[in-house]
Amino acid sequence: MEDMCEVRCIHAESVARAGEGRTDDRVLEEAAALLGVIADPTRLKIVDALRLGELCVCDLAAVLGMSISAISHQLRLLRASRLVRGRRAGKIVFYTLHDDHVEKLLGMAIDHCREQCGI
Amino acid sequence: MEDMCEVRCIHAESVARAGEGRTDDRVLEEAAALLGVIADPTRLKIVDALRLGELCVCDLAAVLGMSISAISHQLRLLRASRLVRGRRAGKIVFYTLHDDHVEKLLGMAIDHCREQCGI
DNA sequence: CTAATAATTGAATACCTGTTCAAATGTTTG
DNA sequence: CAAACATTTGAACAGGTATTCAATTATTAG
Repeated sequence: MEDMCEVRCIHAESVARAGEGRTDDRVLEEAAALLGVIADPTRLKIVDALRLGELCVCDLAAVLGMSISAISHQLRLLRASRLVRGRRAGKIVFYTLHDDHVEKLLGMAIDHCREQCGI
Repeated sequence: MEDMCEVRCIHAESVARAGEGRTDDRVLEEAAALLGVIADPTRLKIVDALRLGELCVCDLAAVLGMSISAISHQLRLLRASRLVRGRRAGKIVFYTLHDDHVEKLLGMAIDHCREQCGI
């Protein structure tokens, strides 16, 4: 924090413009937190698996080849951010994507990868 | 990895469907890495600041109120993921958003926050 | 060339996060 | 009620990450 930009190279009007037009910090921090939730291989695989329909925790563990506990922990985060929702049917909890935002985010990330990273 | 789902509660056809339709793991891992790059308050603020036009490192430090070093470190990650690009003009390097993917991702994240998190 | 400036880089530290393991909730069935 | 099952939860450990500080590179001006 010591080597903050003193009044040297600053382009005053650009900085002023960026300063005025900038999104509220709280919104950006919330958005970053949301993106952080899907920015994880396991959680993204969960989202990807749920694209085709609902699955229970046990199913997801089978599809991803991971422990039920690990999946459940991640589902909790996805649920808290309203990216997935669970409906209980007896002992079993079925998960689905909460809305189409999630799928779109996934799609855009994949698009960018294909175009820029060449995968 | 011990408590993996044995053949108990599994819904065979759903699992099979999810198994076939799933996106390649490498793509998802790459996408997660990309999302991870913008899933950070500082980097998201940088992206947000650059929406309105190019800024040099020093300008960004001023807008965000952070050290030049910290900004430069984050710009390196953004550059590596092709989310921003820099053009050198003498001693100064001006940064811009690489394409409109970034802005769209930011917009979608904010939308989701406004709708679901009520900000 | 030397001095000055803008930016980058490397190492160190402190903080956050994902998985595992063990224990605890619900929920149904006998 | 007791037993079995699907899921959730808490604590702990390992691995990753953002910022700082110091040093270095790149570029211009004198």
